[in-house]
Amino acid sequence: MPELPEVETIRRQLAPRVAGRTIARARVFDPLWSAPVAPREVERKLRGRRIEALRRRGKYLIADLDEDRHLVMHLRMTGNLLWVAPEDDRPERPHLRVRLTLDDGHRLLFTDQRRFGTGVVIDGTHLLETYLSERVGPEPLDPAFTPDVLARAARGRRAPVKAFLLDQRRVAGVGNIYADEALFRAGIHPLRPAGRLRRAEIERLHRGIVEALERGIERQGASIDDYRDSNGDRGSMQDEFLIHLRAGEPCIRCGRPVRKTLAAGRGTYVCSRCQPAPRPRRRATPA
DNA sequence: ATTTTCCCCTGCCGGC
DNA sequence: TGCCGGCAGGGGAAAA
Repeated sequence: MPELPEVETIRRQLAPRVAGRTIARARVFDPLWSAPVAPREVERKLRGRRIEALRRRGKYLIADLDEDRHLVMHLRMTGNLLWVAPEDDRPERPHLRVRLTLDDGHRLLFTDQRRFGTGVVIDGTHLLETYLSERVGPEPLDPAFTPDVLARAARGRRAPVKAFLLDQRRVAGVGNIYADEALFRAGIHPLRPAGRLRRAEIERLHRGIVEALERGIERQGASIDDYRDSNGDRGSMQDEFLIHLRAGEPCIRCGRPVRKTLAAGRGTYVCSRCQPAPRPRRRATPA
């Protein structure tokens, strides 16, 4: 699933290619992608606009257009954003949802098997910032993301730390894969209440988040199933998972078998020795 | 206000 | 072999 490292990989590949290009044609084939806005309206708003920059915020990809217009895209589960050369005359990709044809003949193809991916056109910097600030919190790879920031975000939270990490308003860009990896790196059990982590644990978690994400970017993302970069190539992070998807295998740190459990409603991989389970604290203890 | 549950959607997988 | 229920999961809405 595209999380921060996957989206960042795509952004880095595409940013220099699209900067300064104009959208010559726009086609939205799937109304679900732009819902509730009609595809024709989105096409009209994109056609003729010049792409000034391609940015990322959490898992969102943002194309800044001229006239203070912004195209905000989310790949969700199975979305891909492919870069196709003008001379590439292979048949259209399966599950094609959107096609942007640039003035140099290149095409940007948004494909999405599961159809969860979205795109929204937002006019004006202020509305864009509102849209984003309602959805995403601090950028974990920004220098401003310090252990103190993480500690403040976690303060008072009773939710399991895994649910906390998956909440995009707490920390931006962390999904199921990198949450597992970060928690294992930090030696913290996913069901520990976020607000009850000690300072030392917050610092380990901070480091775990940053290092897991950075490694993911270095490896061009994780391609378990559908994820491909903008060239259609797989990442290699899936070959370096420390804990994710390793159920039954020995923990790389202690040798105990990795267990798969459920946390925050998501499949979660954990080493019961390296990530000690929280002591269940009761509110009312029946005799 | 925060946390939990349900739902969107499609392909895959195990069971019968 | 083939059908089918169950599952996966990001995020948003609704419910608790």
